[in-house]
Amino acid sequence: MTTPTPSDLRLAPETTAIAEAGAKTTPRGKQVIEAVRTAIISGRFEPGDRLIESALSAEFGTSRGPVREALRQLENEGLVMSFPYRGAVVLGVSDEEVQEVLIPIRLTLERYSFVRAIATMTDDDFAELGKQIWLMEQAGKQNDLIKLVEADLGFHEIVISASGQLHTVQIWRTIWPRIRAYFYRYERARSFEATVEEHRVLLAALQTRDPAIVLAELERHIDVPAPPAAAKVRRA
Amino acid sequence: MTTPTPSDLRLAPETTAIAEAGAKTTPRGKQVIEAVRTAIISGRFEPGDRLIESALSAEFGTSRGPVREALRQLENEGLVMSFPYRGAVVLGVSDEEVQEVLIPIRLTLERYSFVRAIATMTDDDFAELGKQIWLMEQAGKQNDLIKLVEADLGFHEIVISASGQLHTVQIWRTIWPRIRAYFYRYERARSFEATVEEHRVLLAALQTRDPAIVLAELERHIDVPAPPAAAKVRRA
DNA sequence: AATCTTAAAATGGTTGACAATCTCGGGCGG
DNA sequence: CCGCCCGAGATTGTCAACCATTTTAAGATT
Repeated sequence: MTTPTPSDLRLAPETTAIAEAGAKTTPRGKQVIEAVRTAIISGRFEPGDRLIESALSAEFGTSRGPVREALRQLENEGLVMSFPYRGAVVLGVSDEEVQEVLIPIRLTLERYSFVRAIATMTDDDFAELGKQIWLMEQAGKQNDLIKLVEADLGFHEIVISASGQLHTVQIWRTIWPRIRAYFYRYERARSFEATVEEHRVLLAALQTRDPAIVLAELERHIDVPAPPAAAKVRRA
Repeated sequence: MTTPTPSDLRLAPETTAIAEAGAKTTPRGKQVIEAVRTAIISGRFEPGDRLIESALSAEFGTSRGPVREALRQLENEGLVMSFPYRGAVVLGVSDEEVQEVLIPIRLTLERYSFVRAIATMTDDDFAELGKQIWLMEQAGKQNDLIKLVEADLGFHEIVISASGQLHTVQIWRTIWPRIRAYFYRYERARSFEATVEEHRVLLAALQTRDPAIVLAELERHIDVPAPPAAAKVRRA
């Protein structure tokens, strides 16, 4: 009876707003997750740092409850690891694991959902993609890497969400934070304009609604050349 | 300073014990997760069922805290989906999504970790794999599908854990419950002995420590023919 | 019959208190 | 001097009772 209605498939849009602002209507817990996540990804918390519940709850002005939930969530996003009665520590991601595991998984997810999305995307959805591209352009003008990555991932999340594939979206949500952290590290090396242009092409491909074209552009987009061979592990 | 020591990489073995017994030493929360998870996978809770915190906490004799954590965890395993102030409902997985998304991801994970594991696995690890095979044989004799699947996934988790690749293990842990549910549905159709034999071959391949051989056997093992074409969506 | 109101049901979050467990450093014996 | 044991302190895990917020469904009204 109480089945999730189709409209629920278009999951909550909370993921879009990445800024620290946080709508006052969203549960506090979510805000804590966001805050800690950005703190980790932005490097304020470094791999190896311990995350103490009481310290975090004091910092964010909540009780330990929401903090515990946030830590568990971040554990599922691979940003921290926790041990019973020993607490949580911040994790790093090795370039190798991102390239060999996370990116291939991302490709699997997107291949599947882009094709599915073709059938269901409305002009409104396309407009939403256009908005992300515009945001990328703005980011380019301001040389703001954070905003660029944000809009980049936003673009992809829109399509993945539009596919209406529950588990695909769910898995995407557990891996994008790590990809985001990786982008912050290396997207720097690429030209902003190149990133924007690739998404323009991607959007155009989607509008053709031709699976072959979409897949071709998608693979070209994601299979970017390996980052500057340097940088080794950077494990916690 | 407080870096996770290498020994921690061999993550907690809790995942192995799937029975309802539950060591008295593990935090209650974990037991709740296990209990609800098995309830869902075994079909006691069906897709669309609502999971009420108070009901669950009453059933398991805990407070709402651990139950909330369990629900969040299960949400990250794609078994449940929850909406703010509206609660959690049990999800189903479509065969299509398992075959097109989850299994390919699994393949990515295992390809990567099996190769890495080759270098680090000890004779002791191999023995542990042998144990799982023995358990599969037992399951075969008793015609116990549950035990078979349990040992099957146990086998793979051992190798993935042995690879010491943090994120690979983490992602594996978020997808195996869904794969497990899928196996319950279709492994039925396969011969128990075939499953056991495949793992014997896999173990032998690992013992050669030759990446090419291991990869070949792995792909053969995982890329099983699509299940009986029947059975459509089965979404919640 | 459709809409508005209202009360019940659940979740989200708080507080304060304990129990269980780990960590670390000091003292003890070898 | 070194290693081991032990207890104190720190931190996590859990509980219980409570209130705010929101959804949901049943009535009541028009």
